[in-house]
Amino acid sequence: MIRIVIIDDHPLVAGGIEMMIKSESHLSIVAHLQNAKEALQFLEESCPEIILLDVNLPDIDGLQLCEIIRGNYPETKIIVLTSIEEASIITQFLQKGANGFLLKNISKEEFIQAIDSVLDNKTFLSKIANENMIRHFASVNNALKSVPVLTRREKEILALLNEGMNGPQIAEHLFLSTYTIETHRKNMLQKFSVSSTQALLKKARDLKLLLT
Amino acid sequence: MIRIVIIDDHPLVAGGIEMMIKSESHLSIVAHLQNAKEALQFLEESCPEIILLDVNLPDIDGLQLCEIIRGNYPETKIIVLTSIEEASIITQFLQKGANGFLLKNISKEEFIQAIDSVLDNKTFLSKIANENMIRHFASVNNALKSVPVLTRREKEILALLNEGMNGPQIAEHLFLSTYTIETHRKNMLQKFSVSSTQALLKKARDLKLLLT
DNA sequence: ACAGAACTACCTGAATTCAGGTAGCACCGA
DNA sequence: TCGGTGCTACCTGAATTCAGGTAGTTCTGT
Repeated sequence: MIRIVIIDDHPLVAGGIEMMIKSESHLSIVAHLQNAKEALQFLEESCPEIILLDVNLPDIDGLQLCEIIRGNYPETKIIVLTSIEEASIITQFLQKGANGFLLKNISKEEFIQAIDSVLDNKTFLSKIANENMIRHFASVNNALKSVPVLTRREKEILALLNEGMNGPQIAEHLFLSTYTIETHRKNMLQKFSVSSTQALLKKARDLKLLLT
Repeated sequence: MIRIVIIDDHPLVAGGIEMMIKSESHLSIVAHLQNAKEALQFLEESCPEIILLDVNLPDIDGLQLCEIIRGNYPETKIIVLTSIEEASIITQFLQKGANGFLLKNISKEEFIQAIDSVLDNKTFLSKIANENMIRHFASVNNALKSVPVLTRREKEILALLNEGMNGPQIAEHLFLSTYTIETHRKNMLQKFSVSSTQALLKKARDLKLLLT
């Protein structure tokens, strides 16, 4: 019996998965957790074979949770559930130890196949046959080649810029010199190889370094 | 018998809804359409009592489809399905004639209740009891009071700004004077009551006037 | 304990954006 | 046909951002 845990805050999705596997007697959903906290608590008690993990959780983001789970439970297979809009973060999840990547608009057959594959120690990726996905990859993958590593302060300032604040406002907000903000901003412009804050923010969004 | 049509490109969601209503003998899902084109074709043939409409469709956006359906089928009840992240566009959908608004993380009870309500000519909104939703509303609703009306040119320039282009680049791209771009930008800054392009873009995103 | 990274702050000149105008031309509906 | 709206273009001065530096202090990991 393959035990499956769903980590997703949308009961509809969980319902859909139940539908898909109800005719598969060797598969069983043992738990449905709505957020990362519940999920980690549950995993301390019981260790399933497969975890279906949503990218967007209400508390911490799926990427972090993926990393934590991979660290604590190296044997468990993690299949990431996502919408096509977020397909570009595949590589980041794979780096964090995800075993599979399923779009939420999959068929039952593909779903069962995904589970078989990861249990067989293969990495499963949703069919990227459809042109949307390919286009998405083509446009984002180049930019993805090297995701710049940002420091804590840089991330903080990036987020504030994204909130619509300008240099002086951020300086006041963080009790720092405007010069300092400028320095951080400049460093980020370099790291991202762009030449304007707007382009910086766009690229950061494309790379999923920003939520909004 | 209440006929329900689902317009959503995620079979998982459809599966979840099927789960929810399988014990309700008076409800029946007569079709599951994956995009707007299919949906409109189907509706020409058969007219259901209730349409469950996803906000994000692969072809045209849910808001437009909502308007079209409302125009062609004034009697059909439209319930919009959404994630919490997009909850801020409720008012826009209501303006386009939606009858209900359901978050995808609803319970079965709430779901049934929503259907009963809209059939009873009431507008149903998902419980906004949870604090996330309230916070979301508090922050966005003020800004939402008046969604600025943008002209075609303004939208075009807004989109290019969002792509990370700056004034001179846009001017070159559109074969216009930089002065002209500045004028349009300025007008938008006024319409949105902001004082920087970054704030403008943030606000536009908050108001769902931009996709990215 | 020491090196390297991160954080802070400063400077200058050039480019862009912001704020506040004015103004001509085309189009469309009343 | 006349008024309103949208699109275009221009001007000026102030503010902010960009590019390319230097440099001292604090954290952090080995």
